[in-house]
Amino acid sequence: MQFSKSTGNALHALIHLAHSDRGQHVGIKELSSSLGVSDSYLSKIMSKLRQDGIVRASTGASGGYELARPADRISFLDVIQVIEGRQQLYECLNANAHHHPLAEAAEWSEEEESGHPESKDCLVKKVMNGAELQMQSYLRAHTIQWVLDHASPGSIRGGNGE
Amino acid sequence: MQFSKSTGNALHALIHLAHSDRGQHVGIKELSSSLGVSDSYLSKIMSKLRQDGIVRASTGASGGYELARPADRISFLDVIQVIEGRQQLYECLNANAHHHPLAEAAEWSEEEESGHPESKDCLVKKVMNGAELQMQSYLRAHTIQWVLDHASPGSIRGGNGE
DNA sequence: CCTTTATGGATGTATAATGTCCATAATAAA
DNA sequence: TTTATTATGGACATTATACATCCATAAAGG
Ligand code: SF4
Ligand code: SF4
Repeated sequence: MQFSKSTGNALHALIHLAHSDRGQHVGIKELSSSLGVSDSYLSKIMSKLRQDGIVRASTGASGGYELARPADRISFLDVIQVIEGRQQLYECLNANAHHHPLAEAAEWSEEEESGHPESKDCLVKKVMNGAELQMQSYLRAHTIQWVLDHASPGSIRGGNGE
Repeated sequence: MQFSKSTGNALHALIHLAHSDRGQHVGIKELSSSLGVSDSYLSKIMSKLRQDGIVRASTGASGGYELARPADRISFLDVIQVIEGRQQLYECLNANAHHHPLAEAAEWSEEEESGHPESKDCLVKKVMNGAELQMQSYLRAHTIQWVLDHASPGSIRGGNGE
């Protein structure tokens, strides 16, 4: 289980965009050469980011990409979910639903009896999903802007001084 | 990015083992039929768990598997790391190391100058690894025994009453 | 000795990740 | 309007993992 390389590239591309963010459009070639990947590959990633409203794209001469909203409202979680998808990290197959009786929580059959007990009370799921939520809350709290804010001042070349 | 099914099966198998844990050995056939998977498949998983010291195995008649240590000292994290491996969730390729200058932390070149700045100060890594640590600390805090403790009492059939 | 049981190598299949190519459409600039 | 520029999305090829099975072997108990 690992994050895909595409996720890393998406993050790096967005940091680059946020960097030169004064309403300017950045072309795919500048982005891809900056990241050291091919433009055909990166364009797929950018296209996904556009479909999910993270960036805007414009065609034609002097076109390119820009952030669709301020960098402090683009969290790492947003980006990761676009690339990795939104399924849960842990999903049990129904084929697996020969589950241990032990896996059901203590308070049971008193409150609900119409649904699958699996989906709400399973303790295995509770732990695995709880772990995922921990990670997500951390990722939600860190934005693209956070990276810019904590970066070495010497590295910030553009600023706003033309 | 998802946990593999093998991870889920490993967890379920261990819960089953912990369930009938009075020093008895549980055969692969009982385990696999309980989980609804083939024995040849599950045996690979059990073998990994044995190599990492999570379970013990004994061959021969009336052989099988047992937990190698009490269930309260087998955390979800232990199990996951055996099956998924111990690499970090996020790793940047060196090919990618055309990294943004922005990605390096503010306090820099004052304390260290001998290593790759990437490996210690990169802010992208800091966020991604921080997120992983959040998840891991949660998984480390939840053990197989925790599941047994919080399960419905009615579901616990064996107990110790023969 | 013979049955039971786990082990690990070899192998095959399915699915997902990665990466490229090209035809097309949209747009700005000349 | 024409042309150069740029993103788009489908099709495709290529790995890399995950999933799954089979079989020969070894170890242990009866
Ligand atoms: S015990 Fe929980 S995780 Fe396992 S199959 Fe049942 S519902 Fe899914
Ligand atoms: S900026 Fe950080 S994550 Fe990106 S390539 Fe450099 S070290 Fe790796």
